[in-house]
Amino acid sequence: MEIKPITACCEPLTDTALTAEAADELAAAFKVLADPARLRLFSLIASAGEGEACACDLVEPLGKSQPTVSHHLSVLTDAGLVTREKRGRWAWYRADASRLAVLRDALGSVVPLGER
Amino acid sequence: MEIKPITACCEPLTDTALTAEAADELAAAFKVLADPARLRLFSLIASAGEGEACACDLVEPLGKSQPTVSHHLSVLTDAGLVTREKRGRWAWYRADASRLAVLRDALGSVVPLGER
DNA sequence: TCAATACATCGACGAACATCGATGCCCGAA
DNA sequence: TTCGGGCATCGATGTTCGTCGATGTATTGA
Repeated sequence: MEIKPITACCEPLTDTALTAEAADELAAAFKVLADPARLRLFSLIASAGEGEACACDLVEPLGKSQPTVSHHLSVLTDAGLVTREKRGRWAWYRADASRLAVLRDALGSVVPLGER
Repeated sequence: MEIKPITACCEPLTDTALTAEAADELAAAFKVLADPARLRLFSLIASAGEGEACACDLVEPLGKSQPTVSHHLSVLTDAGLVTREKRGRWAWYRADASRLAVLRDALGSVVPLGER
């Protein structure tokens, strides 16, 4: 699938027109989040106690097969949204909220209350 | 394509685990942004002078065919990210930044500087 | 009434992707 | 060393979706 790590690539959407290259990069980042299974996986990992979650505890709550869960975890890892650490037989995942901040910034600065 | 308007659907990703339904809705919202052509269109409209842009001025800078541009504008409109107003022969589009704010909120609250 | 322009819709094609069974690899226990 | 469990990878399949030529629908000007 060839996935690049999410990195700051552009000004906020509402400020200036995106270049073709910046749009490609930003779209690829949003594509990682554009799947219900990946969103649930990320939220499960991010909200887990101890700050980390075992892959073995993610298959059942997702209701998908083990290969499918593993695939989505790889996508999240390649994007840098989570990090993988193998300990013994198990794989432990941690969320990296700073990657989300990059996307937050791309969505624009704070919107005045009057416009919301 | 059946696209629903973007609406607030869930707590920030990093706070609690998403339900299957909330994940479906949020993923659908991100899917709208997960395309380079739509990102460029939105940024072109949002950063246009007068706060609005004519569809006739969006085809050439995008480098895509007129049907393709029209298709993407429809997706953005269905999602509520832009609004369409037909005046004479022309269609004028305005960006609605408040829909972006919904997604910003879903990406979590402010991240402490130490974690960025 | 006719021609031209702006834009949406239709139909079709190809590429990207989510999904899962089967399989391979690695580690720990016996 | 062997066995079993956890997890990644492979290969195949069905679906979704971006793209564009052709066509339809308004609206304007002559």
